[in-house]
Amino acid sequence: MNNPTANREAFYLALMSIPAGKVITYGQLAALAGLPGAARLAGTVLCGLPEQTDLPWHRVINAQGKISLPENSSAYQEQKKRLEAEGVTFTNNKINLRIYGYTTLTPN
DNA sequence: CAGCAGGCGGCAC
DNA sequence: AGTGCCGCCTGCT
Repeated sequence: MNNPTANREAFYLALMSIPAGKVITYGQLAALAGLPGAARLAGTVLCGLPEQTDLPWHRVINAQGKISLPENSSAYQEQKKRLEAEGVTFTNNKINLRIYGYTTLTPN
């Protein structure tokens, strides 16, 4: 299925399935959305999200456990702020995926 | 620790 | 309708 709208919806759904206090990488999110390997797609989709969205886009980080956005960006600070509000701690501006990483595993 | 190449979709020409 | 370029990435060198 190469429907862009459907793909976006898939990302939204995958995003909604992430519990508060947990984070997920772009690659995992893409895999959840049914597009394994399309990590960049996740970034593109999140970039197109409206500011008033209810989706927890801030729970999406890169595989390095860091926010992929530039620190001087308002979105970066917003994301970090929200994550901290959910109980996610930053170690050297990095999130410990070993702890807060959302174990997607097999949705079965 | 930093840099380069690879793979997947979306959007522009 | 087809081709090409770019991106909030990832993994390896």
